[in-house]
Amino acid sequence: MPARDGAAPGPVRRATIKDVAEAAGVSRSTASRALTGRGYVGLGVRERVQHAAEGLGYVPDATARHLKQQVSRSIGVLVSDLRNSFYADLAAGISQQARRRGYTMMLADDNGSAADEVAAAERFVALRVAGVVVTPVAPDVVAYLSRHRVPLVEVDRQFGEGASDAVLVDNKHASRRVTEHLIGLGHRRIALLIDEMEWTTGRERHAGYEEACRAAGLPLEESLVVAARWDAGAARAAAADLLRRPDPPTAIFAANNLLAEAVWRAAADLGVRLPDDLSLASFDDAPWMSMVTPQVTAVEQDAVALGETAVTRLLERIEAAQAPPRTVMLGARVLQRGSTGPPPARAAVRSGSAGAGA
Amino acid sequence: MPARDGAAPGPVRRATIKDVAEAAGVSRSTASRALTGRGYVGLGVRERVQHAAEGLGYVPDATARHLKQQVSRSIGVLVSDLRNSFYADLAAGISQQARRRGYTMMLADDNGSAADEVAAAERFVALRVAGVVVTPVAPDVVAYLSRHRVPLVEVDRQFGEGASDAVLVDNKHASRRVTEHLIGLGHRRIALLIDEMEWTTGRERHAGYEEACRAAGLPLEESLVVAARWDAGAARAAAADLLRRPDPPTAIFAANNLLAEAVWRAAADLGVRLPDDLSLASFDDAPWMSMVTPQVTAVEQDAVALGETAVTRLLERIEAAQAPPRTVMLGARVLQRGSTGPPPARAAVRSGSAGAGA
DNA sequence: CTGAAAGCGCTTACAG
DNA sequence: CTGAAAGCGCTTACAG
Repeated sequence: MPARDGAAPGPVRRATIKDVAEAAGVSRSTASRALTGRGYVGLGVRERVQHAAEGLGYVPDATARHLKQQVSRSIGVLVSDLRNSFYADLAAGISQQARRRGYTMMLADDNGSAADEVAAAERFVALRVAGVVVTPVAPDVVAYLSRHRVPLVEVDRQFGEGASDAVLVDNKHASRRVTEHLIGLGHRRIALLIDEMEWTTGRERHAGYEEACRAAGLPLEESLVVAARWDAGAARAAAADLLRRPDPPTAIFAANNLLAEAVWRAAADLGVRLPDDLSLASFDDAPWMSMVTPQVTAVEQDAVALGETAVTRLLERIEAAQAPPRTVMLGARVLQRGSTGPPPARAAVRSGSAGAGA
Repeated sequence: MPARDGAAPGPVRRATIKDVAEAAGVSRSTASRALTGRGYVGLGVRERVQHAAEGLGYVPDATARHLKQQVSRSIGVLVSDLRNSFYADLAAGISQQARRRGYTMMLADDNGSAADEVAAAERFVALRVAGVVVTPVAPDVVAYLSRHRVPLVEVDRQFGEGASDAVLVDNKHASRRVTEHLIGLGHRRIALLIDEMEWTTGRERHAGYEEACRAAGLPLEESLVVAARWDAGAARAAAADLLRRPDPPTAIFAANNLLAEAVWRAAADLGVRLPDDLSLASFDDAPWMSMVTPQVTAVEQDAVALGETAVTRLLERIEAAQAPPRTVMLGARVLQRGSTGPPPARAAVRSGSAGAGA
């Protein structure tokens, strides 16, 4: 119930506990005790104070309280790109869980820049957040926050291995299962289009892919693994290059939703039909993948759960600062959909297909 | 440059300005002046203090500073659903612009609940944010924040008409243009699938639709305007009902991206082909709309720009608390794509098409 | 059961 | 040019 509807315009100055105390005819100490519920206070008094507070539209200053108590009820969150549905879902999960636990979320979007990331972390330290959840783009942010003794949880990928908490997806296993699915369909030339292979995500996804290939006795052809970094245009060009080769792969495993989009568009540009000419599988499901025809086979990560778990872990860490770091690994389901099917009968034949594309 | 890499583990207690002052051999006042740059300080002294601060990994406590200065450098942001790309893009724009202007963003997701929204606003007031940007779901939050004299900008829709600032899209005009586009293609039975018509968004989009119909001399058939609220399942059912009528519309204008998705899926369920059997246009473009075949004709809102503009407006408001409220109206482009085409030759004929659907 | 006093970390007139 | 003092709004032992 948001205070009373003041008929007259409220005071220009915001009401403080001093105002409440005076209105109720008690000391600030007593007013504080009445309002917070800690410490004794006479029966009538409590009500009198609460009434006065309501009448004044008093909202305690959380910053002043935190300054005195030296504990904060906000957490800092640092993601790479809110416009990507993965990070947006992650932020949604974090926000929900934080609210449930009584915390406020400060959110910064670092555009994938390591410098912006550290700058945002500094701001979080200045604001004395209780802890930080981050999808790091470089080790710097982890080092910085650790040095400042800020409770920290890395999500999705990890740079502080063994030194900080993390909530990750079982990348290697999910990646292996997707590759096995493709092999099971009969593919023997499977390309992996990936952003990079230094981060834990890239490393593990690549490892899962290789494991599956090796287990099936497929040769590991270097040219089938393409690292396209983070530029959408470059990724699309890389996908097109792959498809225009004299010996194109019959399947492409795209290591994230952006790369899958790049392959999808490149295939459309070149008139390559899914799944007849090419099978496509994606790590990370995105809304469009179940809207298109055929739908795209994908690893469903449940980014919302990832975010919720990260907050839970962070609050545990805040409670027990000395406990050894822990990495929580979440499973992921492979959603088999229409974009993956058996390879073309005579794969080698499909060569110079439709238009040359842009 | 994030402090030095301390070889020994840092102190358990965070360094304060007192520590810095002692290390530099000056008073706290002088240390403060040296660090903030306000007020005189001797030449050698400034360097000595800065050096000491760096050595201690000193990060000023922003909450303490704000308590003293009574001004805050954070803004509160309240959106309805981060998982919807519209709100995610909006938040991305707000976050970027806030960072550029030196502000931190506190973000809350209210799940479309008016109660959650007010609760989050209370938290923002407690944290003494400099201002709030909100996509309101009910008038309550606007009333609450106004009563507490918190600078406020409403985005996308507006409840505090004439009383608070707003950044809106020109809903009526864009809606009219989309409808005209459909009429131009030859459609005469155009349905409007909308969430509700009490908010400014719904009201204006509906008005634009009616204006275009009226101008073209089309009868305003009540049964062609369907308000489906916010449940995805219900929206899909409503869309299916529309399509299964004995006298189905030849075009549907969906008033947001979720409703467009509902129509898209319902059409697929029923084997209704776009644009041959049905034309579909959407208010608000979403990533999937340019991935599917045919692509979906949509009003492109540029949610990122909406967010950036809202922050700019909010900071202006903070500067000039007394200035009269202003509403900024942003244009929107109609992206004509493949989902809209001429109506079927003999519309009435297409009746009991494929499967009955769920 | 209540109030005076101290103090969280900072900044800012004001003496000197 | 510098430092002692006051104060932002709150909470919390501690006397009484």
